[in-house]
Amino acid sequence: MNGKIFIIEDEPSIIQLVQYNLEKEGLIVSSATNGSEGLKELKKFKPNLLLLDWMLPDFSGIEICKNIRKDTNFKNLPIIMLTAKGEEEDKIKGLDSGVDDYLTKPFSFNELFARIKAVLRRSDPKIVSDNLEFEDLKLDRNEKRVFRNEKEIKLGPTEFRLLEFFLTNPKRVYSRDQILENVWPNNINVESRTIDVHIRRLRKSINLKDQKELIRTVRSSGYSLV
Amino acid sequence: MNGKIFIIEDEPSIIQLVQYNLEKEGLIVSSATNGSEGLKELKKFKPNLLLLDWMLPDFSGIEICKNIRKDTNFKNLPIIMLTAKGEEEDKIKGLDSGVDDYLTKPFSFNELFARIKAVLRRSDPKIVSDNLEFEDLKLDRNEKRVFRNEKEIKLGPTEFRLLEFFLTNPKRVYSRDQILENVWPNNINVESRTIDVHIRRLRKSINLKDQKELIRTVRSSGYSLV
DNA sequence: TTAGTTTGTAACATTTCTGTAACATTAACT
DNA sequence: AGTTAATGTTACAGAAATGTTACAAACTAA
Repeated sequence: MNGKIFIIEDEPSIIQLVQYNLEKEGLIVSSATNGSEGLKELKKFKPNLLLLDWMLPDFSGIEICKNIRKDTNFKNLPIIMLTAKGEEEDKIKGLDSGVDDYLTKPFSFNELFARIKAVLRRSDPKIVSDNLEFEDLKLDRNEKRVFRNEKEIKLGPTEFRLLEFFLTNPKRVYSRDQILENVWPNNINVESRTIDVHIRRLRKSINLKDQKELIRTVRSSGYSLV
Repeated sequence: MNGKIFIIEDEPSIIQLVQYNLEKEGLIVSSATNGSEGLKELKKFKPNLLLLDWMLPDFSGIEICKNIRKDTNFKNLPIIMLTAKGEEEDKIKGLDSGVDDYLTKPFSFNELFARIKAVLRRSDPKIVSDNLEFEDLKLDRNEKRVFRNEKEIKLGPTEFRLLEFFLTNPKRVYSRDQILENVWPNNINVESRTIDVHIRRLRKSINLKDQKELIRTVRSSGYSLV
């Protein structure tokens, strides 16, 4: 996931938490602890999304919102509002203040991140890549497509899931049992050798001529990517 | 090993013991002595794994479990249940309460730690750093690879397990019997001299030209690293 | 329905690994 | 030095794991 997030929030501990986790997800993050500074920085930073505290020392969230929406460059900037519990929740909810979503504190990062993804998916789907990549392999979960070196590769459903599984942890070696558990629907029983055949099919498909072998066999252990 | 563990348990002595030892292993630990406080703290702390006592002053383990599984952010939080012996063991075992593993008191720390690692290995392999190192030797358990001086070395399955075993306690001398017990699958019978041959093979592989011999023969006792 | 995919398995081919025996060398002790 | 026990080394046959292919049954889309 890529993109830029700006945070206006007066509690440094929240900024820290959120920033740390968002950056771990690959996002670029900048922040301000009050409204006026925030507005200035924001326009320089040009984020793809804004996290905005409802109660700031100088302005209220609504005022900031209005200000932002006036600027044609930011008319469509997605905003997620952060509110403390009891802070006139219903009122905020009811208001059509031009906010895309809101979240009451305390919240977990995962909760927040899910909202961010949801909002971005609507406004700017390219940023939320549900895609897995590894070397010159690309797998698009939304469209169920796979590319090697920009060239599309056609896979059967099982080969797709198999590759998807390997891509969640490239390089890691998985035993046949682990592969079975994770790639096949639950409670289904297939021979363990069946996996070998699917590996073979997957190999055949993704190893276009003269390209590096991508699936490693680890004798007596299983398979892994590269 | 890194990661965060949360403990909900009403006996402070157990918390103390477990916390002390887990922190020695590099984990971050937090705890609570009752269910309601525990649930609150847990959601702030966001652990990678929960140790949960079966009998708490306010709620039962199952109730806590259910509560946790309802929260989408913690739906997949691995849980290890702690039960006193006789506490309806069978019932607990039989229950599909969404617990990943359970352990009856009294337990040794090593027992607990082994379970924790096993559970985490499934849910979040990156946390359980599985790499062994000694001098210029590196062994990556996840990827099943061995390096000497950054250069990859190819080993057969038995040589890999053999080296893995030596690396868990470098410098220590192991008798052939001990090696047999730990490196070969149970209930298998091989000549003790077979080990010598595998040692030879391992030596041949890891001693690239002009490098220091890494496996020491201790006449009439066994072998060790360096 | 039909034609075309996909899937699991069995059968056979190939590769790699393993245990053992046989012989060579080394270390320890007299 | 000579003797003995322990370990090093090598080669090889059988075992085990994996690769490959073909095919029938199950499934899909038109």
